[in-house]
Amino acid sequence: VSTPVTITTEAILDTFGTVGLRNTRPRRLIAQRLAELAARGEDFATDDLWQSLQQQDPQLGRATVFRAVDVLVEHGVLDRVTFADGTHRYRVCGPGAHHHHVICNVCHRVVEINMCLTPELLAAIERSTNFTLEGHSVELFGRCADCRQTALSRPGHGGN
Amino acid sequence: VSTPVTITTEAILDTFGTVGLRNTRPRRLIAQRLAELAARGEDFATDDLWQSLQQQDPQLGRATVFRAVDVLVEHGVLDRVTFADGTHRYRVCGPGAHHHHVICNVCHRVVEINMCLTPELLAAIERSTNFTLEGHSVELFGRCADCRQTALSRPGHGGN
DNA sequence: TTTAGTGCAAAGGCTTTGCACACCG
DNA sequence: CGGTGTGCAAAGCCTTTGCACTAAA
Repeated sequence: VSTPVTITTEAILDTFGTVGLRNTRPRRLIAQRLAELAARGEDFATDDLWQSLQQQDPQLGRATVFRAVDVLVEHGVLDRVTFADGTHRYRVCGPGAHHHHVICNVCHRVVEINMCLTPELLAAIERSTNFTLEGHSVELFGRCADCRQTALSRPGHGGN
Repeated sequence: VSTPVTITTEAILDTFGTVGLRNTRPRRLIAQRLAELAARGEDFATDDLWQSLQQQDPQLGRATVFRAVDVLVEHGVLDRVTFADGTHRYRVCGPGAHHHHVICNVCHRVVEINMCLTPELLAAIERSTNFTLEGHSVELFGRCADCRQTALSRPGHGGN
């Protein structure tokens, strides 16, 4: 459950092609299903994805799905979203743009945001740590409007 | 390998006490080892911690170590650090203060930084997403001074 | 004495691997 | 055809669970 993303089956297949991977039946099935999940804004665990695809083609191998997901994460089609409890799921991510996630601790809804660390802050961090920064991830945890009522809690890693 | 943190064995044991947990031999062993790791700035995988402690006391159960680590993470003595490849390790974290991590993609060195998202930014995110934020994690990936030379690369989740 | 804590070994979830066969280009 | 891609089933890794026993308070 999260923000919908528009992407076509073909765009995903193209990604495979661009990387030099063949256009095969399993990859077509996967691309198609991912496009659907993207439209509905749903995230998924790789194994779940496999299980659901298997109903469509009982032959489909689990490893094939894991391998495809890896490729797509590697090439920015999918995001790995890590929840406050340390578990992770994947979601089709918005077009190219760099973004981060706001995650509901109760219902696990994921919302993409474009806000980001400022270049100045990053530069300051590079200076003070003597690192060359290559990337970063920011996950914000909280409660979505729908889950605001709910009582239990257990925030993520940070305080603030 | 990371920034050293000063904490005593006793302080860790106190944490157990404060939470209403007993002062037992296994917990003493664990606390002592963690204080050492903290001083040396080393992070660890729970299972590794168990293996090393087991040499000291072959009786020590794996589950005991996992349970202790959970408690300490829960109470802010340990941080779970997630690397760019999705794996995670733990480290003793600095005193109380909210902080984030800069992680070397090559050698996995971890440096704590105090810089953080600004309250204004957080407020803006709450407004735009209609979430109530409860916490967040920020991991910055890059290359430390020592690893700057090295050629290979594969940044984390974000671009920027 | 009472109940939390522990060790053990088994089970669990998720993911990867190895290999013979299938099939894309 | 040639080599990538695949299905399958087994193994791996890390972690949790269940339970009888041990030891704190």
